Amino acid sequence: MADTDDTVQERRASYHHGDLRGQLLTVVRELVEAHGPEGFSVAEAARRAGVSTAAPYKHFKDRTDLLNALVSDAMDRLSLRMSQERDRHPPGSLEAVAGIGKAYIEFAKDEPGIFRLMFGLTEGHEEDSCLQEKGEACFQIVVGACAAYLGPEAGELAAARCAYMLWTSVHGHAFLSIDRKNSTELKALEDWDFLIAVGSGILGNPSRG
Amino acid sequence: MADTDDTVQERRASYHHGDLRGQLLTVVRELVEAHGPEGFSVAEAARRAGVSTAAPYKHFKDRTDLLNALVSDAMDRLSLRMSQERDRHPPGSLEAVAGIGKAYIEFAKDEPGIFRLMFGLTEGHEEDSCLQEKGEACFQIVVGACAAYLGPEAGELAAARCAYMLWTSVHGHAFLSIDRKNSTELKALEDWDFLIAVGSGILGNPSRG
DNA sequence: TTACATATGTTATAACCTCTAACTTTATCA
DNA sequence: TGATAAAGTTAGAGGTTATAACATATGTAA
Repeated sequence: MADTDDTVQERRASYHHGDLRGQLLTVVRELVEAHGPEGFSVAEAARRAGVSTAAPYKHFKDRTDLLNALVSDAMDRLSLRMSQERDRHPPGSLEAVAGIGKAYIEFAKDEPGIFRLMFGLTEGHEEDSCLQEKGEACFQIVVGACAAYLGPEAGELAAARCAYMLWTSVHGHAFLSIDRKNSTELKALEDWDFLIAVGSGILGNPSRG
Repeated sequence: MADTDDTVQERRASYHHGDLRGQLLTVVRELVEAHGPEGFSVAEAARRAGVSTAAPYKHFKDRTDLLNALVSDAMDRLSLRMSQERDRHPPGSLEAVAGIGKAYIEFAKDEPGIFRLMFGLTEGHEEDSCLQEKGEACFQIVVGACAAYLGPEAGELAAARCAYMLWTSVHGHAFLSIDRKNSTELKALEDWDFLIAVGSGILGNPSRG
């Protein structure tokens, strides 16, 4: 009965933790979702993991380093979900493109705290080239789907431009959704309708601009 | 020669400051732009304004209250710029709509720190209904321009839906621009081209979805 | 004009945070 | 087995938010 606590605490008969790094990431993820990207402290994460407040610094250079590790992990999960949702539809279909957006939006809604961390704040992200690369990899998934939809005759640039417009659109929608800044009268516009509307709007006019 | 300091410091012959609230907002604005939304402290702002670290709390309930005041001010400036840019084009034109987006994007680029504060973090924004209202007012500018472009026969809902899609698109573009997460190969896609492409894509197909 | 109330400063301090230093325990492996 | 490195610990410096108690200026009312 001493294990119904908030988080893991008891499992520590030995001096060494076993997987403190992993558990810190888990705990921080919970904290970020519970209290937002700001309402989180390394000290509290350590406490929840059942170690001293200095212990995390054996595994992460500093607070930012810890958050970057969290974001890196999240990027992997996001790109996985994007690919999976794409593959649930016929290759080259509009639905495949929209599916990618659906995965993106669902991720944002499932883990708004992390999502904000990934794209909202950028302190320390800039210099971490690993994160830049992972973000780019996500984007390339969209480019690929656009290219497949438009066909080889459309050209690479057109695919990239369409992908960019779709990305910004979906990114904006995701952000505004979790910020609850989307106007009340727009509740009627469901995610999938949004995605199809934007997708056909943009992909239907690939050569404009 | 004692006045070439970072910020204002000397102008204080009297015990009272004169306009500490105003100067704090100015100083914080500088700090947010210089060090990002996180790299800012009430204490440092006070120091730069030449007062004790407790003084700001006579004017702002807490740190969040100060930031909210900053955001509120920024919302006003943003909506002013949006209206102004709209009015540089014929009423009901596609350019008028795109102009609003241009103002939005330029604001984001001019003041990325504040912009992130307005739309990136939301700690404490939720409960401040004043901010919600100002955000809604900005959105209504877009709705109005869309309605003017589409004409009265399109209906209110269509205008709102188009406005929402444009907003998300532009919002996403602005965010990705300042995050430098927009792929290198997309530098060719200039802001105005982006706006016109998205605008014609969406407004050209208002009834879809 | 004086006197009080209020607004706006001040110093001091509690409680918290990040991060480092120096020490201790455990694991690994030659 | 014994040295070395990895992963914990406590202690503490220095920074932060925010409050309490005190000080000074400002304005209004008698």
